[in-house]
Amino acid sequence: MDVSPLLDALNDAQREAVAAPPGHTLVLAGAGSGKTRVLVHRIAWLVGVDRVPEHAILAVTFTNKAAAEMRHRVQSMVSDLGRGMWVGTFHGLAHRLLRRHFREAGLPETFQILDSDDQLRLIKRVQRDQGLDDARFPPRQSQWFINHCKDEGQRAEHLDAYGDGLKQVKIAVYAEYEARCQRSGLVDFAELLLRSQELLLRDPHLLEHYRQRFRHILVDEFQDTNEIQYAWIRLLAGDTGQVMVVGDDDQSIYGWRGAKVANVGRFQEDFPHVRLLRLEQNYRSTANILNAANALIAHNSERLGKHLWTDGAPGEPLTLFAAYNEMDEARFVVERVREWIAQGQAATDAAILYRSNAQSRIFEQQLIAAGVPYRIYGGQRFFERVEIKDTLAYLRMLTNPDDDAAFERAVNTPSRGIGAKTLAQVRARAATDQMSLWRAAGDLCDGGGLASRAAHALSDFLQLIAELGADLAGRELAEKIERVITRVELVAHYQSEGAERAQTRVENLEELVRAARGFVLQAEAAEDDPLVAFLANAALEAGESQAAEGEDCVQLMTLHAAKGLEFPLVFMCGLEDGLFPHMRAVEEAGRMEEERRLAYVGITRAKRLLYLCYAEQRRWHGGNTARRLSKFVSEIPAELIREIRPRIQVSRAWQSGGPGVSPVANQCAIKLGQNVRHDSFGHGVVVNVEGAGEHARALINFEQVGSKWMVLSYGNLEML
DNA sequence: AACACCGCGTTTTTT
DNA sequence: ACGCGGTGTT
Repeated sequence: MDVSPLLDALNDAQREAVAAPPGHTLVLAGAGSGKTRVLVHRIAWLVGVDRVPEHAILAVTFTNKAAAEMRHRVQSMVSDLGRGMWVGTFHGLAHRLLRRHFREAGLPETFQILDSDDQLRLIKRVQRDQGLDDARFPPRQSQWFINHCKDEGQRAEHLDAYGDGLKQVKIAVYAEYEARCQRSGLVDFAELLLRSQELLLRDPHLLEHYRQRFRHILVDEFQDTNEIQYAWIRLLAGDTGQVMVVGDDDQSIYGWRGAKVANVGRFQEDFPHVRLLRLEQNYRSTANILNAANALIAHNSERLGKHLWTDGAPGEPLTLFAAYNEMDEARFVVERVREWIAQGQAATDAAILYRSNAQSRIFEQQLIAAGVPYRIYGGQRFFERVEIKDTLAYLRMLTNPDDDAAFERAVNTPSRGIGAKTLAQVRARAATDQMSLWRAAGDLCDGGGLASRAAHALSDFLQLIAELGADLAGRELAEKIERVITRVELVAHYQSEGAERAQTRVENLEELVRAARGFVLQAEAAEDDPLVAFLANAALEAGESQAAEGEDCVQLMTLHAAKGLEFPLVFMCGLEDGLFPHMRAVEEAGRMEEERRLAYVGITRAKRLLYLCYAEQRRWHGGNTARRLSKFVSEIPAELIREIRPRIQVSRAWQSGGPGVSPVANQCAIKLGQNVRHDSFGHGVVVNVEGAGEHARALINFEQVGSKWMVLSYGNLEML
């Protein structure tokens, strides 16, 4: 059996995983150890060697991107397209179950998915109606509470406040929110999982059906599973399903949103006879980079234990750059990127990583100034843009008029004279009669009780929706969207916001129509209404922000967003105590190890060259604050690091623990990193200081003319 | 309905 | 410092 060509290109550990005998398997796969490869080959093995029918395989990932990649790679390996095989995200698969069995799940056929934005609006609405003060009961906290409860598998009725008044309020909000979702046929992200779990629990026949069907369950990034996802896998597996989970406890960085690394250990207890395999050979990074990562992560105590190794070359040492301030840091990084590109390397092979999104701006500025193409990940997503959501709200109304979230958005966008007062009446009626806003509005129009102007405006809206419904029936998906945009006069509406803004909005609307035209129903969803499927897809797959794909550009993203990716050249920036590890993580117990894992993830992204950067001074929350090098850097053996400070030789402030100001600089009341302006040389940064009193001189790095020594008592420098 | 002002938060983010 | 969201004013 092991002569299968499937195993040829694999190492021993990988082979063992791919050709694992029947039973449960836990694969601890270190960074860059060929994790995805193993999963894909395993599926191919099951189908090709073990003769498992494709429909008996369920493969789960976390992100759409990972699911798409897996689908793609499986298709290229398994002769025929992965037909009947379920490959998707937890949410996508749960959604599929609910669509198939909407009746048993207690949902309307046209139920829609509530994204977090809509969810927050709805919660705000609920809280306001319950007379809660937003300041005392922040809606965001309620949202977090509700999602957290659902992630833990708990319904409002299961919860007990134990006399905690605040919790009592949250539970009440949860209950009312859920009631409204149910009335409107809306399902939020966490609900997808919880509801589909309940569906299976409540319907033994259905559960048995799926247990019989999915004999093989594979889970990627298992360390990121939360309580409900874990329970979901367990439930589906039952006693018959064979589960292979692949994960790396050292790369668990989503504890703050409910992921439980403990699930990795639990898996071994909850499932019988788990075969534990380790993938420890790294094929990605040079030995130096890998050793740095190993040394760093060794500082964590809660580990299952794993030691990555490579038989590759040591490669270059890591480079540590101490910048004066964040501007200097950005300049340095951009300069290195330019050199990289000048050497004929691809820009896309370089990544600038940072802890928080706020850091991206300065890099963006410098990249623009240097004319280097770049792409920032993690901006606003396509389907979350206002114009898209406005348009989709109408389509949602047409699909399911009881969708209150859609009603609230569409009813006065563009403004058509339906003000707060009128809406309050509609909401009140809906509340008393326990009906949707749509039906309450209808009743109000029919039954009078509204001021005539309001009644007109409202009935115009109701009529608009009715007419649109009639007009769109039977048309193609893309045409429906086009007609909504025209009929509702959305373009004119956005025009009032200013020409430039309107221009992008219109372009996005065109993109939306294009997306609809190119929308292909998944085979499994063929029986669904294309519009319903399109709307669900829009929520589940919110889409990347800037789809400028194909262009060769530097990649900018947070460390979190970098997980799963690799780059020949990596810059980890802002390695300063308080920023990374983040202040908030230092305060909360258990978070420090997660921060360290995040650093580990960052380091292991690099294939060949890794730069560690920090600024001794940084503009942060207003003031200019002195920074100290991140303790994570000191956890990397010094012999792996080459430190460069090209323009300054002062005491190493971070080592003595003091602020990033040289003693010399201190005496003359001019700080390194100080921004200055000179009448003829323009703007610059103080880079070094010598002497004292009248003889004190400073090396200034001017933006326009480069570095110059200036005697402070002569040079007419303006401190900025 | 548009604009101004005030207060607050300010890590990470998928689905 | 800054931007956002929510509230109050015209």
